[in-house]
Amino acid sequence: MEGRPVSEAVEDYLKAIYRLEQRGGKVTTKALAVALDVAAPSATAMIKRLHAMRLVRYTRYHGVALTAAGKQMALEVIRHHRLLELYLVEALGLPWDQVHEEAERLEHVISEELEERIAERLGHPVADPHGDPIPTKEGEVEQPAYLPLSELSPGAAAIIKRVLDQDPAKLRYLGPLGLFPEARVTLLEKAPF
Amino acid sequence: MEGRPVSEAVEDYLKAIYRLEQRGGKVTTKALAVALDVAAPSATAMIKRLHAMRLVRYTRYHGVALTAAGKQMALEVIRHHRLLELYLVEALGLPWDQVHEEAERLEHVISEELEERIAERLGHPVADPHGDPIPTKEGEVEQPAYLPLSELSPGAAAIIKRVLDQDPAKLRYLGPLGLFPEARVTLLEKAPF
DNA sequence: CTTTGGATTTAGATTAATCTAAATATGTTA
DNA sequence: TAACATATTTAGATTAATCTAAATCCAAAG
Repeated sequence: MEGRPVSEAVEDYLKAIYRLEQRGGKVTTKALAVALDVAAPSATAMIKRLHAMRLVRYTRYHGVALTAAGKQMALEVIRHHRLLELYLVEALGLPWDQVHEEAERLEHVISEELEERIAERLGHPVADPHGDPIPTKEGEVEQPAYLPLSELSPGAAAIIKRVLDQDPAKLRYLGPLGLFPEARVTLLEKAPF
Repeated sequence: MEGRPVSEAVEDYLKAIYRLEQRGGKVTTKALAVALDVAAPSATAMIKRLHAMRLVRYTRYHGVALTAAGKQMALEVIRHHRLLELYLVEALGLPWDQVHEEAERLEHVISEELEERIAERLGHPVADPHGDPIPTKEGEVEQPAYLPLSELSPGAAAIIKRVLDQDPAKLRYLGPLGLFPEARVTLLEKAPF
């Protein structure tokens, strides 16, 4: 049951597969390659390595799916990522559009001990600064189904729960407009962006 | 004058060379190999890469020395390391015998922005939890010459300024004895360990 | 001045992760 | 059902970092 150490590249692939699985059907080689910004043959090669490590199920030409072990690892890294994002905002005052990038590197190197201290300091939070749920140490994530803002009818009031985009430029645009988690909004009219 | 990004291995070698330079004469391939726990030919290979990058001066069979650029990079990483050690102790309450290991990984991945926030939170400190001086952003380090405890005469009083060892087991032994930086001690008698 | 033991380098191989170019499979469309 | 466009895989190369075994250098001792 012990997960021996795994490279950062492997962790990044597992994370990407997890995300693609969340967003619907099968995870293709192409989708993975695009998500990670690598050439398709690189993705194929890594998929084979992941398969050899029993972290994904794989049938040639038909995409991949995380095994229980693979999912466990993906969630561990995502937990690191989201705890770090929140910590960097709360404890160190980094701007919310920068924490994703920073957490992207830190997530691979923090010890379980440090992870625990950070979670403690934050009071064992359930969501990061973008509203994304933080998996528990045991690998449980609540996946609440929120309504996209585009589904809201004009005049309706709502509380923003989640901002899916991670692009710093977009976040710097949304923040000052008051569009961040827990903010109360009322839809006046629809605009394209 | 811009230092394009460099691998973690390169940073580790630069750090080790810096340390060996501090402790006296020439830095040999063997000393480097021992310090980094790699085989001698690995050190030779890396030395050549560092030389090609103009980070060290090198003449075959006669050791290496950091160039100004190499020293700059070494100090940057050491600054990260020592700020992180202090931050982990002060802000997150990690035990002082564990912070070295943790900082060893984090030092390579924090941004300049995060480094700055950490330094700010700590009030721009000049020494880490072991009493080692923290280089400034500009690469200046004060290198005060302290007296080793072994030079102290029995009956003399002193303030501990620095604990050179990083081994967790030894630190766990010294801490409870009151042997840490800024502690006031009086030498009663000499014992071997 | 020669020998010799330890340090250093060269030679050659390995592994992870990537790439481009070429071959092959899949599935949709005519 | 045959052809085609696109996805996928194979083939082969590259780079960084490492290793072991073998060759070579150097400096110290006789």
